[in-house]
Amino acid sequence: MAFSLPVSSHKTLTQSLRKKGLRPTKQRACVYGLILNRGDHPTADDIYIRVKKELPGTSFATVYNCLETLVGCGLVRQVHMERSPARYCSNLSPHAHFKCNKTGMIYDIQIDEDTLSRIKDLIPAGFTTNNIDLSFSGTGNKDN
Amino acid sequence: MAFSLPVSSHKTLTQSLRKKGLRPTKQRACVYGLILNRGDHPTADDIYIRVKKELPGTSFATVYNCLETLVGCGLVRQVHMERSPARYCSNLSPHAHFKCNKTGMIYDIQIDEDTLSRIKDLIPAGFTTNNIDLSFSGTGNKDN
DNA sequence: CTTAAGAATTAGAATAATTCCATTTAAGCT
DNA sequence: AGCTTAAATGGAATTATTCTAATTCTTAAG
Repeated sequence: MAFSLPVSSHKTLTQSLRKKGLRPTKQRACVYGLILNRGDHPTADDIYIRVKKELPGTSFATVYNCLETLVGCGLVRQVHMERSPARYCSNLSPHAHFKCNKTGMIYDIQIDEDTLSRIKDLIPAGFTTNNIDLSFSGTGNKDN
Repeated sequence: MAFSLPVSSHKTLTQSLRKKGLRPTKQRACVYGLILNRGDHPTADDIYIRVKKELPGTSFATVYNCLETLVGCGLVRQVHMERSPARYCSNLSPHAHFKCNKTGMIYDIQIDEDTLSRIKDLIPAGFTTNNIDLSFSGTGNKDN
């Protein structure tokens, strides 16, 4: 029942959920697997379409619930590009996003330790952050 | 007819608009003035309420139109914090935003030249950006 | 100063993404 | 297996924003 989700990832999922007293359900596993497998940045809508193929009875609300849960467990990150629908990504290392305005594609951009700590240094004393959001938009070179 | 908008700012507005073949209207001046005057980060909703006091007949659509125009002219910046309503700010220098999750307040954080160029260096060769968005969320020290 | 032409504003309907709600189903003990 | 509670479901509701068609300005020309 792990769908496209490898056993090791399923274990990670279960443990993370249990830590918060939450239950591993097939919908959660499925949603997680569908984000983990692809390197793209699907929207809730994209995920809904994909989930339906594996678990036809799944509702939209469930997809949103699962995503919220996964984000809450830190297994998945929510990516915001201006006011467009939220996207989800399983890359948990510190990274920024670049959105190409021509193709709509979103690329991950790794942030090296050094730059990351500089960015963190911007935060004034006494402020504590649990969330850094860095994104760019413009055009890539692959799409002329 | 400049409302709370100083003459010099009104001139700036008019010139910026003319450059794009757009007309300076009282609604545009009013919206601009209401963002320029305060150091806060009002939403379209906030601005609508304020505009109504000076120009009671103004519609919501107009507020959105004016904001879009001002952003297009580069006189005002749109700030996105996760999925909450867009906010507007007249600080045009490179800066990040910090949102306090307790109070909902948004603070400007200046980005020094050095850090800014490091951030720009993250962008892979061949990609060109016209937009950098950096935001933090967490808690400030003034609200315990 | 008057007028024509196009731009901007208006009110309200429409849309899109997301959240809420009441009911049903399923997980995880005992 | 049965109980308890969390999670899933379908559909309605909400929220921010955009669209539309009609009206009213702004500006440039006469």
